[in-house]
Amino acid sequence: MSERVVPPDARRRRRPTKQGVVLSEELIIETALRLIEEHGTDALSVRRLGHALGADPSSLYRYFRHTDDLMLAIADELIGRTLRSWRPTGDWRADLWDLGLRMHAGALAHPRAAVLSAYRVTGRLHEIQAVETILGVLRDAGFPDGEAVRIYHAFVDQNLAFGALDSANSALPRAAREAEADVWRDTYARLPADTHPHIAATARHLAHSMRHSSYPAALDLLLSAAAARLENGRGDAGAD
Amino acid sequence: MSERVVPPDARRRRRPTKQGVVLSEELIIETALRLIEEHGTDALSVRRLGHALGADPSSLYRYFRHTDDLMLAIADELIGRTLRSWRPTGDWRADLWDLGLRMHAGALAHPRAAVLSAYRVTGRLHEIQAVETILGVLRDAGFPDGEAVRIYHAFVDQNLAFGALDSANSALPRAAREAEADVWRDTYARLPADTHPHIAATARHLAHSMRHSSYPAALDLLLSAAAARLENGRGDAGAD
DNA sequence: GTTAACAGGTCAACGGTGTTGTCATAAGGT
DNA sequence: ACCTTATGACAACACCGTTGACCTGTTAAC
Repeated sequence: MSERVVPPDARRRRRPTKQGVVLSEELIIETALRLIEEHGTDALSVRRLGHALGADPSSLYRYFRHTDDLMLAIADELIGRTLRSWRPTGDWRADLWDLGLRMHAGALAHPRAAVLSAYRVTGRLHEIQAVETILGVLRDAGFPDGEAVRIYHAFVDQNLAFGALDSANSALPRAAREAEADVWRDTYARLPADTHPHIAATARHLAHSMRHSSYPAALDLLLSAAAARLENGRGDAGAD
Repeated sequence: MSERVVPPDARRRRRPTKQGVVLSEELIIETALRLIEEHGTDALSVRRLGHALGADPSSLYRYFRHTDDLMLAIADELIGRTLRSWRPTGDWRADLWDLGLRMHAGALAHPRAAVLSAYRVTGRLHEIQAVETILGVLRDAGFPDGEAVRIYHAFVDQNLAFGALDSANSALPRAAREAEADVWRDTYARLPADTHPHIAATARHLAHSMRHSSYPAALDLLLSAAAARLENGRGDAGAD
């Protein structure tokens, strides 16, 4: 057997499938993203993807070694899209707020890719662009190098971590997710005040707040703390 | 068919399996945790768990409706273990700092389980205890209800999210993790200053910072922003 | 043009997964 | 000692990712 996966630029023969589709890395990624968007996370399997493409599932292994590789390719594409949709204004805090929310939304739109890629450093094109861009925003804002890196690190990891968390949650089967909402309304909201005073006192707030992601709140806290440090000129406290 | 799952206290007949094991919810959870820790996340399947228990896989459905239910039970057990090791002092910021680090460490100590359970609401005993405790710390500190809930939510989710993120990373095969460190030293540190000025300027900081978790930094930022709001009396700004 | 090589699509199979309907049996209340 | 029924066992279903072998249309070279 010759090498199964051939790098994109080495591909010469564009042979159509039985159903007349000419495969390509791009087409596969596009179709995968469409599948996820239209029919949910669970709709993405090699077999379904093959079917949606009009090709035998095993054909995909001519383009990607494993499903993992496909996921990383999708993730990189997502980073690129998010970055392209973002227009910095020069106000560092507003720009990072906007970028954070955009990246988070992008992750939520493609949960499986988000979960898989959150804890990996790919070193691919779009990822490098993102690092350079975010570091630029922070350094231009006046953060000294060590502090800029520290805040960059916290910002990115917080974003990835929440992206994966909320994605994993949203990827739950519909029934399971509704059951979770019920837990807050039924179990927690009914705890008696004498045994659980704090929950009882805030039950209404809890039932409401827990329905949404806390990422915006967490991001706001992070940026506001960073702003405070910048104002206090405490930025260069450490050499990290 | 009678109801498949019977609540624990309604169980009367302790019938041993063919291999002589007497099943119970506790034994199943214990065995599942052991399986995850010893052989990795992928080792946990209904079939493997059944085998490890010395029982037919389908027997487990007498104790848990789905694998989901099993995951929730595992998650709750982990929460309980962490909470029991924590002693509050009355200083809300120090207490939450300590609790955050403990929970994060607990997640890292059981990486595979942490990844599985991070995004679930269990509604079980230990989780309820944790909610009540953390809300109590915040309300006693003087945060009004809406703000207490908002900060509770951000605190907990950030903790779970980073726990899962760092766990997933630490659970990578050794070779893969070293390869990631190399990306920062080789790929990023070698980008030319004219195309990637910000990365080039901070390469040394990056290579150092990216080797560690940014959770302590993120937690510190969160708590410091919360403290600022408490001081400014801005706590009741929103009704949530 | 003809031809020969081989990239790339297809097929069938392997071993895994969660889950369920049905059956058998031993435990425990009476 | 009996009868009910809880609960474990079995077999089957429909999926999953992945791979080795096969076949054929495309393409480059002549």
